[in-house]
Amino acid sequence: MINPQHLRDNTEALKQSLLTKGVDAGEFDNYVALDQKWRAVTQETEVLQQERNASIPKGKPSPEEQTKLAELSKSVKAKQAELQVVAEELKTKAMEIPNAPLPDVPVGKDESENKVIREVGTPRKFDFEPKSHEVLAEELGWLDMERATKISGSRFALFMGAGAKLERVLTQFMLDKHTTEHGYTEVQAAALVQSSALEGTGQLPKFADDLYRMEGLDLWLSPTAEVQLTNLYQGEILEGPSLPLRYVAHAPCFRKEAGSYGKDMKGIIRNHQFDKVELVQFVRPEDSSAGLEKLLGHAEAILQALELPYRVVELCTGDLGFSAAKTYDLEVWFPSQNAYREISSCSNFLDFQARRAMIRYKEEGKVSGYVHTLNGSGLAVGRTFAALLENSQTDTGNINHPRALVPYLGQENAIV
RNA sequence: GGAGAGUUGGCAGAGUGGUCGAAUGCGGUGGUCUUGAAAACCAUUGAGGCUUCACGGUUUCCAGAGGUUCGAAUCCUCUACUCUCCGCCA
Repeated sequence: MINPQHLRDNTEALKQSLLTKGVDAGEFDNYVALDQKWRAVTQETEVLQQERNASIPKGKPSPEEQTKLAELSKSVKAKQAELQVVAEELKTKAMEIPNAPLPDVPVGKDESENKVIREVGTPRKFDFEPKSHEVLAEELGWLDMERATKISGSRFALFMGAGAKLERVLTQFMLDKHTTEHGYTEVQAAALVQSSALEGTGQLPKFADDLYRMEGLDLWLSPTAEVQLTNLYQGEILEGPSLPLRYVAHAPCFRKEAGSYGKDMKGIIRNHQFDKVELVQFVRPEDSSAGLEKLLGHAEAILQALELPYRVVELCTGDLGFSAAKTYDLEVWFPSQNAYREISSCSNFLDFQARRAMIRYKEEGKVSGYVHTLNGSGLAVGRTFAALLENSQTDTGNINHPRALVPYLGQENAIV
C-alpha cells in the first residue's frame, strides 16, 4: 500500500512515478479525491463523537439526559455509517494502486526496455545441434510429459527416475547453500493460503484470475512461497536488533498462466505447478537497497555453483510487478532457444507489503515504523533443471552434472 | 465428526452494562543507591487514524463481524483460533 502521508505531501511526484508504471491518471486522481473525502468525513465524525462523549455524565443519566444522548447517538451513528462506506471505498482503491518504482529504476514501457546489468559466464559453443531440455529429458526417461497430461492435463510435469532425483537434489542443494552459507532459516510451509495473506503480498485483490482457489473456501494454492514467508510476521512488531530476518522455503507454486496460451507449451518452462526455492528478508528501511544487492548475490551464487551462464537484468518501470519498487531478474542461458530466460526475480518492495501485512519493527521499545521486505527466487527448480540439461548435454544425449552436485548425486552419477 | 472451556496491553492475569484504554504482577525504559553489577526503591511504559511547523488536541481499538442499549471488554448471534475429553485417521 502506498504511504498515505506520502500521497498527500507529494501527490504530483507520486502520480508521475506511477504513470511510468502504467497506472491510469484518472484512476490515480480518483484515489486522491477519495482520500480527501475520507479525511473530511473522518473529521465530521470525530466532532460528533466528541460532542457525544462530552455529554455523557458520570453514573446513570437522568431521563432528560437520556433523551439528549439518544439524539446525539443517533447523529453519530448516521455519520459513522457514512464514514464506513467511504472508508471501504478508499481501502478498495488503495489496495489496487501498485507500488511506485524507486527513482533509479530505468523508465520504460515494457520488457523490451529492461536494462542488462551484466553477463556472467559464457554460453557454451556446441559442435553439434543442442537439444531442448524436453527432448533430452524425454529421451533419458527423466520426464514423461504425455502421461503427465493424462493425470493432470496440460502444463504439468511428471519427473521420473533419475530426473525425479535430480529435481529433488537441486532443491536440497539450494536449501543447503542458503541455510549454511547465506544465513537463511529454512521454513516448510503449507501450500494453501488465505486471502489475507495474498492481500499482504499484493497478489490479491487484483490478480485473482492467476490463482487457483479451493471451491467454497477462503483457501488458495500459493503462487509463490513469497506469500507464506512474507506473511510469517503479518500483524507483528519485530525487534529492530533482530533484523535482518532471512527465510528460505522450498514450496510448490501454482499458477493458472491465464493469457499465456501457446507460450512455452513444450517442456517445463511454464507449468501450472512448479517447485521454487524462495528467499525472503525483513530488513530495516535503511538497509533494503543494500539488502537487495546481497539477496541478488545469493541467488546468483546458485547459478555460479551450477556453472550456468546467466545475465542480470534490471526491470524498467513498465515491467515491474505490482508490489515491487525495484527488481532484478536473473536470466539463464538456454542453448536450444539461443536466448536467456528468466529463472529468478529479486525485488525490493520497500514498505509496500509491510504496510499491507502490518509488519512493523521497534527500536528500544518504541515502534519505529514498517519494515522493508525483499524477496527473490533462489531459484525456480524446474527451470534450473531444464537449464542444467540443456547446458550440460553431450553429443550422445547424456548430461554432465556440475561438480557442486557430486555430494548429492554420488561420484559415479556426476558424469552420466 | 461429537461434547465442553477459553480468546483482555510485550507476557501473565483481574475486570459485577455507565466512574475502563482497562487493576495487579512480570518484563521494558529512565533515575536513585553502588567502585561496578545485582538487589531494593522511585518514575515511566499499548497501538492506529485525523489534526498541528511544533507543544498539543481529538478519536478509535479488549480475537473478527454483526446485534441489543441512551451507554458494551461486560448481554445476544455468527465466524476464526486455542485448550480438554471422545471418535476417526497418515
